This record gives sequence, C-alpha cells and structure tokens, in this order.
Amino acid sequence: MSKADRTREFIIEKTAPIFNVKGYAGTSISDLTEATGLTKGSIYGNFENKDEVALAAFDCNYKKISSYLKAEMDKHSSYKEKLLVHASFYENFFKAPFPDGGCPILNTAIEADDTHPQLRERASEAISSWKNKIMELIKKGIDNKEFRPDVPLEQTAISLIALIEGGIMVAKLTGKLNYRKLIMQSVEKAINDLT
Amino acid sequence: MSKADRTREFIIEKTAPIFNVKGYAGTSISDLTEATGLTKGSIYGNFENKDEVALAAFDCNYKKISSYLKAEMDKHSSYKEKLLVHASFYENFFKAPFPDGGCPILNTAIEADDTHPQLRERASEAISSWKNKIMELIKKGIDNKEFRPDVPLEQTAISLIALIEGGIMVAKLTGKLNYRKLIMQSVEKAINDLT
DNA sequence: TATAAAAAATACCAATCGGTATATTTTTGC
DNA sequence: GCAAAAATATACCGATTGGTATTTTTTATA
Repeated sequence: MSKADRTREFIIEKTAPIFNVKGYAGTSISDLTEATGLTKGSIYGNFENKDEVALAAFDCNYKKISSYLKAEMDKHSSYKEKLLVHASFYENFFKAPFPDGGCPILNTAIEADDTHPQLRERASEAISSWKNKIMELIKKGIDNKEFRPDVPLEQTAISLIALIEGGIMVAKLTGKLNYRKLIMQSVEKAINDLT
Repeated sequence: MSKADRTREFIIEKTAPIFNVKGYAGTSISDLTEATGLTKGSIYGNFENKDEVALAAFDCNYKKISSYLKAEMDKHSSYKEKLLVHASFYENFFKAPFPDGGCPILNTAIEADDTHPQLRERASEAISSWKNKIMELIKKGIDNKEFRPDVPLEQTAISLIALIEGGIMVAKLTGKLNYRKLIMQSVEKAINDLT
C-alpha cells in the first residue's frame, strides 16, 4: 500500500462522517482540511475534486452499514433470525460502528435525488441491492418452510426498508427513545407475520 | 394587506419550492433573487436573513401538505376512510398541490437534524402533531367500533408515519412506480388491519 | 396632487467558496 | 545514502457567499 493510497484512505475515513452529518452542499473543502489536518494541496493531490471525495465518502459510510448487516446475519442460521437482524440494526443505528449523522443511504437520497445524479445513483443502487437481499432471504425462508408460501416478496422487502428508513428519520429527528422502540417493535412484528 | 406583506408572501411562495429541492445549505441568496426577479436589497428589506426566509418557506411547504390532508379527511365521515386518506396522500405526493422536491418534513428533518436547530424543531413539531392527529383518529375509530379496542395507539401512528416517509424517500429516489404502488398497498393493509 | 414614508434597487463589503500553479518536503527504488 | 519521483504545503486565483449602507423609486395619505 503506497503512501498515496494510505493518505487517500485516511482522508476518506476522516471526512466520511462529515459528509454524512453536513451533507454534500454543507461540507466545504476547509471542513476536509480541518478534519484531516492536511492542506488543500494534499486533498487535491489525492482526489480530482470535491465530488470524488464525496462519492468515496458515501462508499465508506455505506460499507460500514452493509458489512455490519452481513456480519450479523452470518451469525444466524435461520432466515427469520437473519431478517430479524434488521430490528437490532435499527435499534443500534445511533451507536458505533454506524457512522455519525444517521443512515447514509437516507441522507444521500434526500439531498441528492434532485441535485446530484452520481450520489443519487449510489443511494439508489444501495436500496436496490438491499431489497434484493431481503427478497432472497424471504424466498429461502419460504423454501425452508419458515415463512408462508404466499408472502409477497417485493412488497414485503421494500416496505420493510421504508419502515426502517422512515423510522431512522423519526427517531433521529425527535430524539425520542420511545418512538425508536415502538417502530422497532413494528419491524419485528412485520417479520414475525411472515411465519 | 400592505405592499410589504404582499411582497413577503410573494417571496415565500416563489422560494419555498427551491428550499425544498436544494435544501437550506444548497440554496443561495442569488437563487432567491433569480426566482423572484427581485434584488438582494428587496429580499433583505422583507426578511432579516436567509434563516428567516428558510423558516417561512418550510411553514409554507408544510401548510400545503397539512391542509391537503385535512381537506381530504373532511370529505369522509368514517375514521377508517379518514385514515385511508394517507394512502392517496402518499400516492399523489409527487403531483400538485404538493410542493416540488418531495416531503418538506422529511427533507428538513434529514438536513437539519444535526445542523440547524430551528428548522429541526419545525420538522419535529410537524411529526409530533401528525402523530397526535392519527392517534386521535384511531381513538375515535375505536370508540365508534370501527377499530379493534386493543390497537396500540402510539405504535400504530408513529409506524404509519415512518412507513409513509420512508416510502416517499424510496419512491422518489428510485423513480420506480412499482415501489410506490407496493408501499401504498402496505399503508392500506396497515390501516385495514386495525378493524 | 404634493409629500412623507416605505420599499426596492444599486453598489459595495469582507469572507469563503472550489480549484490550481508552483515550491518544498517526503518517499521510494537503486 | 543518493537521485528521481511522488506527495504535500504554500500561495494564489476568480467567483460566489451572506449581508449592509446608501440611493432611487414607489406607495400611501392628507
């Protein structure tokens, strides 16, 4: 790993939470130099422009949550338990190892959908692959006789994602622990209803 | 209505959709002068600063959706039908009279929750009063024997909001009509399950 | 319709924006 | 350990940012 590669990683690691908290438009190059202790010349020596840092930052934040999900799912053997990881996923969303600022998919989707096609595409692909993963789990759960055979695959998957993401918004906005708890119970109920 | 009041209304009306599309940080004063055809002096003659325009813009956008919801609910007599307005609310969200840029509560929540306490408070209050409204409808529906007496009030209300808001994000991000349809069916199902 | 008051336009401000050319320092391979 | 190359820092750029002081125009009233 060359010096440049290490610096690049360092910059991404330090600035990813900033983009997630302040957004693309709200994050300035001087935010990046402050967070890294590097100078503008160094940032621009390793990245073509602000866009490239922002895209790399999204990938970094996204990887944190998707690899957490995958690792937690791998701990369980039943498909119901794998799906139920989404409840603990949601419950723990505001603690480490999750990035500061909430869900990067949600944050990026809201800011970029009308303003930044590249970031929008990243978020859109994230939703799509998340949906496919859930559908796959349900399908395998049906084959395994864990779930009812008539569970609507796509509807269940996309609605579960909507419930979780909307729940993250509500919980983070209001700061009410009770809201988080209640929505988490709804996530659990939605999954239990598949059996 | 004085000239100043009319100009103030004019500025709010013209700039509210811009704030909803570009966000607070992404909207500049020159965006406001372009949209209104007025000059900077005129904007600052009617508003103290950018914050004050943004807050008025949020109120304007929020009023559009809340008055739509209220008007539609008033058309129905049963509490179930009143609740089901949320499905058509969601279905029609990307057409007039809804403001450009998606749900202003969601947009403001995501951008402002870590960065702008005043806007955050506005969004938080909007969620809170929406939740109370839904709880009130369910309660009356229970008293009216439309709904089961054991429906969990707060959980149902806050989870319905989460599902709708998450659904708006997913539908707007991906542009997939099918996702919108599927999530809308989940909203309907959640309400039908109360009976 | 003349006039005072209010509103809008003009012209300006320092600070910051994203970005670059160049100089200096630090790695790297021999 | 020495050069060449790569990486970082410095110094700078024009454009734009949010905001203000002042002048001109428009509105309301007597």
